[in-house]
Amino acid sequence: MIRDKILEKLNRTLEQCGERNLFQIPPGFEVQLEVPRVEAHGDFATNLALNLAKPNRCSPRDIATSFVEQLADGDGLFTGVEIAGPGFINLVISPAAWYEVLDEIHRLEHNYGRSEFGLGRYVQVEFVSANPTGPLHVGHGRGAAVGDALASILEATGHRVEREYYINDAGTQIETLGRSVFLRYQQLLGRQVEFPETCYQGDYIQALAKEMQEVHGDSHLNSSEEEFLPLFSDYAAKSILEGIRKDLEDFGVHYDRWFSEKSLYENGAVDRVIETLKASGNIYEKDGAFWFQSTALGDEKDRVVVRANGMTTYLASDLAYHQDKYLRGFDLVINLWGADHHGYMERMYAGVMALGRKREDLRLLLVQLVNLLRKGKQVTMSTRAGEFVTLKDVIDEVGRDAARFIFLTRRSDSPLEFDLELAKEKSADNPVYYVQYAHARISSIIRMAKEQQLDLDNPENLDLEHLNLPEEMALIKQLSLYPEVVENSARFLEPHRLPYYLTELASAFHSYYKHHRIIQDDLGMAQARYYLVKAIRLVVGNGLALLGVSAPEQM
RNA sequence: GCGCCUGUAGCUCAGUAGGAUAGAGCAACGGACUUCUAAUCCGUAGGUCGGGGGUUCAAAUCCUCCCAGGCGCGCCA
Repeated sequence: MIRDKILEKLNRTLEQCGERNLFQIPPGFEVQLEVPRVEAHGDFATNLALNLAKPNRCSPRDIATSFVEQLADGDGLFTGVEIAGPGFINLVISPAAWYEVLDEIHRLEHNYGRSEFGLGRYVQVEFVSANPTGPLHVGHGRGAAVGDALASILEATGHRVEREYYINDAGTQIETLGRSVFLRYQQLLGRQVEFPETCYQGDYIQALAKEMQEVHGDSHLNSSEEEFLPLFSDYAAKSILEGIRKDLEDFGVHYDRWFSEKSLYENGAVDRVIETLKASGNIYEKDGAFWFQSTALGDEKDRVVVRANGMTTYLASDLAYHQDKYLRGFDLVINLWGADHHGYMERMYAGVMALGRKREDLRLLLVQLVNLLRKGKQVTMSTRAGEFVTLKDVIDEVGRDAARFIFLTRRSDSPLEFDLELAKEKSADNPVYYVQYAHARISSIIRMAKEQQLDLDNPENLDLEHLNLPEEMALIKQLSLYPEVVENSARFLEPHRLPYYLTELASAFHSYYKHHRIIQDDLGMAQARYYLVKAIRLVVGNGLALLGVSAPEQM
C-alpha cells in the first residue's frame, strides 16, 4: 500500500535526522500522514514538523527544512515535496506508484480490502437478540443490518468472528406470552375471560392460540396454570422464534449460534457465576437479597442479582452469559443493544470486570431508534397495542437491499428516519441504487466489450500511461483508500463509513462515465480505461458484499 | 434531580486519530439523452458547526458551563 510505503520512508528519514542530531524526537513519536482536503496540498501531507516544533523549541518550518533535506527518494516515489503553510510537508506521488494500485486490485480481486488488522483476534458480535414474544420490527432490522455488516467488516480485517443471537427464553415475559396465548385459546373456545393489558395484544397471539386449538382441541380448557403454562409458553416462544429466524434469513442475516438463556439456568451457569462472585467478594447480602457491588467498578448503584424471594434478576443470567462468552475464548465481545438499554451499560461493564476481564474486552454499541415515516409523515407504532410495522413488512415493501443500505447509512448511535416512500424510489434520492447502478453500468461495459470481441484484457499491451486525466488519477486515489476505509470501520466499529465511501466512489465513476468513453477506437486507451473501470467494479462489489447488499450486473 | 446519546445548509446526514479555504444527497433554480444503461451528468444558490468560556501554532473535533431534543434511572425484562 502506498500509505505504508510513504510512512516507512518518513520514519526512516526521521531516524536519520535523530542520528545526525538535527533535532530531537521524543520517544513514542508517531508520524501522522493524511490526505489533504485541498488538492493543491499534494497527495499526502504530514504535520510532523508542527508536532516536533515544541519539544525542540524551534520553528516548524526549520524542522521541515532539515527533514526534507534528509528525505532521499531513490525509487522515485515522490514527484514533489514541498513545505507549506505553518510547516506542513506536502508530498506528491508519482503516477507510476498510483498505477500500481490498479495492479494490486486486479491481483487481489475479491481480497482487495481484506487485511490482517485483526490478527486473528476472536470476536463475537451479538445482535438483535429480540425477545421471542413477538415478530421483529423495523428497529430490530437496523440492529440486524448493522450487526451483520460489522461482523463482515471484522472478518474482512482478519478477525475470527462469530455472530450470535441471545434468546431470552426464560423469565416472566415468556410466561406472559404463554398466558396471553392461553387466554386467547380460552376465548376461542367460547369462554368469557378478561384479556389484561399487560398481556401481548398482537394478532399473532390469536394465530398461535388457534394453532394450539387445532392441535389440542379443548383438552386444556380447564388446565391449571402449572399444566398449561409450560406447554403454551414453550410452543409460542418456539414458534415465534422460528418466525424471527426466518425473517432474519430473508434479510440475509445468518447466525453461527442461537444461545438460549434458559440453558444457563438448566446447566447451573447462573448459580455458578453467583457463587464465583460471592467468593470474590463482588456479591454481598442485604435485606434478604444478594447484590452485585457494581459501584466498586464504576456503576452508580449496586444491583440486585437474587431477589429476596429467591428469584434471580436479568442481570444474573447476563453475568452468566458473559462469563460463558469469555470461557468460549473470545478476546472481544461486542453487543448491539437497543438505545433503551443504555441505562444498563455500566453494570454490564462492571460485571465483565468483576469476572476478571478488562473493560475493553466488552464493547456495547447502542443502536438508536428508527422513526418510520411515509411521505414525511410519522407512522405510529405501539408495541403494547400490537400495532407495529414488522421487519418483514418493510422488506416486502422496499426490498432487502434498500432497507439494509438505509440502515447502514447512518451512524448507529443517532436516531434514523426511515421513509418508506423514499426507500422505494429509484432515484439518486436513494443511494443504494446509485451505488448499485455504478456496478451495473460497468458490468454492461464488460458485456459490450465481450459482444464486440474486443481484446481488452490482454496484459501484454496494457499501458496505463493513457490514464492521465485528473479525474482518472482521482479515481485511482479513491480506490487506494478502500482498504483504509474498511480498516477504520473495523477499528471504530462504525460500518456507516463504508456506504459513504461507496457513494462517493460511485459518484466519481458516474461523472467519469458521462464524460469519457471507455470502449473506443483507440484500443490502447480503451484497454487502460477498461482496466480502471473493472477495478472500480471490484471495489464497489467488495464493499457492497460487506454490507450484505447485492451488486447487480443489470438494472 | 442524576446519567447517557444527539445538536453541522430549508430537510436527511458525513466530516478520516486536533490540521490548511466545513462537505454530500435531497428539496429550489437553470441546463445536458442520434453515443458503453438518464436509476446518470453539469451549473447556481444555500453555514455564527446549538451558545459562552478554556486548552493549542491549529478546535466541528479535546475540557468546562449553559440551552434544546431523545432515552434511561425497579428486589422489571
